[in-house]
Amino acid sequence: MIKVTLPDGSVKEFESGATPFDVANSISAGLARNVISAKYNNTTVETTTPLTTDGSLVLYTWNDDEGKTAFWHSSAHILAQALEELYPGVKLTIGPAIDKGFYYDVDLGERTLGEHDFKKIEDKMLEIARGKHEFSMRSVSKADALELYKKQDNPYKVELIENLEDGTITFCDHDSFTDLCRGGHLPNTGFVKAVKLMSVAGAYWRGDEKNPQLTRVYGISFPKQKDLKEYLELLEEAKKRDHRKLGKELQLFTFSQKVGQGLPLWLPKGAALRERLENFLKAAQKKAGYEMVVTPHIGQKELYVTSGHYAKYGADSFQPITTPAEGEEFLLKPMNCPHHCEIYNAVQWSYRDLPKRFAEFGTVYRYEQSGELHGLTRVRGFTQDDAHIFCTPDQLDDEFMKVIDLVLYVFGSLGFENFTAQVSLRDPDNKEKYIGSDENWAKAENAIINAAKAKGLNYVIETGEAAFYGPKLDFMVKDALGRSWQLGTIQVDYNLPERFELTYKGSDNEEHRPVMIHRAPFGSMERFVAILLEHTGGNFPLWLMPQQAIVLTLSENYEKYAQNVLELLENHEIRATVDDRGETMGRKIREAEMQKLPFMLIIGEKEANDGTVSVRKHGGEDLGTMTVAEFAEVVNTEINKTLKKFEV
RNA sequence: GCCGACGUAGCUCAGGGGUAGAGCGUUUCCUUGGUAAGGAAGAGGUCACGGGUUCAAAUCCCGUCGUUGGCUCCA
Repeated sequence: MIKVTLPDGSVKEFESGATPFDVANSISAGLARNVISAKYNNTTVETTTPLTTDGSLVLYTWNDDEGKTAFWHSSAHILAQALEELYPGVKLTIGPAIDKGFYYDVDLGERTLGEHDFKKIEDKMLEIARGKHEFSMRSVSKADALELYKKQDNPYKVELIENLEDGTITFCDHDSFTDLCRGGHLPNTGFVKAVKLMSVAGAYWRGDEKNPQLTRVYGISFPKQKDLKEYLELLEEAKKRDHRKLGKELQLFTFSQKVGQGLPLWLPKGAALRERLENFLKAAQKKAGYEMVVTPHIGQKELYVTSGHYAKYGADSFQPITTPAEGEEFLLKPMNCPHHCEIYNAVQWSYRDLPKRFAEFGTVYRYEQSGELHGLTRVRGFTQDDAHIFCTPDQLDDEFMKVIDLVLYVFGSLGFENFTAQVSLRDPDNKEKYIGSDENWAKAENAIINAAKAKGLNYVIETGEAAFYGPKLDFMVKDALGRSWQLGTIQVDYNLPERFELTYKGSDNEEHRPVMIHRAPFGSMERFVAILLEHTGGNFPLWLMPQQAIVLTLSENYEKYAQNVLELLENHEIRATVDDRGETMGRKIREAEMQKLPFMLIIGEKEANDGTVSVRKHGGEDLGTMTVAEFAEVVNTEINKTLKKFEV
């Protein structure tokens, strides 16, 4: 008999050799039907793996991430089988589960694969799934494993196996298909009821561009047809909210081939939106003791040699601009911090002056590879809501927490309610990748963790994700569709103060090194606007809307009254325009709806006589008739719901 | 940068070796209106760009540029 401990702490006894499935069955028939995978003593096992020792068991269903992983990993096997059957001679490589689905990388030889082939492959997969073939693991010797794949002339699997230790190698079989596999599968293929191939892309073997290029087929699968339908609907919704589409429709920004790829052009409405965001942050920063600075768009190459950026990124950046006569070299600035360091250096500081907080909406230029450009989220020229805080080591904890406050204020005002923090530390086994002393790293890492704790942030620690010059705290927000985005970032830096020989005079009358904090709550204006667009679907918070209301006249008889109303609105600082074209009310409303204008103020004979407006909200809600002053109250109430004052 | 897909009117897209298409928008005229498209007429295209094949290319082929899904990278 063995003792199996379940997650709730209860212990059950089973015959040795009982499987996780048996355990599930002893709990309930429903669980037995739905159990997908399991972990025994923290090791992934199949639901059919006999348990022979005491241990603790966790059972997973589709509702667990681990269950989904097993589900999708198993689906990758089915995909591989389908590809093998449809395209004899394909060489299989790897096929893992990913965040949303799975992929399989195959070497198709001379063949190509396109979306028109998907239907055929999906049908084949479903046919295999319907066969309810059991997945079963078996151990093989290294020699046998190698022989199999050598016979198939598959250098990829051979390479994988050569890196494995004899005795640990397992194959997974289902139906007529066999694959090298570590394990973690569904009980049988029949669990997969819906399959959709999403895309096909090139991918290098082991992610190295020197290696042969493979064909990667992406897919997703579900236990119910309905789940697939919902997933596709979510994708549709995401498409509707795509910032590139909305940016065009709402006339916020554009790109021009002539200007150059990755270089966004802000149209008047987009520029107004962006300016409003900037002013919002400027006001909060002013309260928090920041001072604005301004620096040029280029800097001498020497500046970046000093900062260390040239050595690290110079070759992969826009190349230097040279002067015609002297041959001096200048770089488009990829960062604002070197400039800000020199601003710090312009004056001699006492510890009494610190912290200094220099802020700038600084436009920077980075050479992003052409394939990496994407709408406003990946561009070659963008504006960071940058600031650098220079403080004494003693002030670091406190300053860091103040920055967190500011970031949380920004998120709150813009409707990002779901977010987590990621603390990125250096990889202690790989210290040569980073610059700076152990002591400084320890101090900086502790400061970040302490601040995250003190502020009650929901955070995860990622080792090895730090910047080369210091650890950081990144904020990941979840948008309305549940997608995660990295937004604001706060980074501690002991390196640049060293390189730029920044100093302040301490109370001991000695020169000391300040610590630097880099921070950008938005990240960049471009990326932030893109994310905000997708989060809100273009229905920005009222305070941010480029235009908050439109006055719609029922006929030209009310043009004059419309102008009066507009003037009153302006007195109440409500951003509005008048639509007094000779169009029908139906059309005017439709167009205003499509422009996502929050309020429509309709005026006709009745309103003109009473000195009122009839208020329709975006989406159709009728708020009835009221005076402009009453309407201004409605607007202010709504704004105050989201836009609070920043309290220091 | 690499692999795949795409590039036709301002926008969304259909078509496809033999005179360039639709809807929306735009312009003009009519309509003076009550909560998501009033009616009519007109204008608008070197079918991304450059080569090639062909009697004939927007269509087929090659290249370039751009967009896009991935890969790689991301101070």
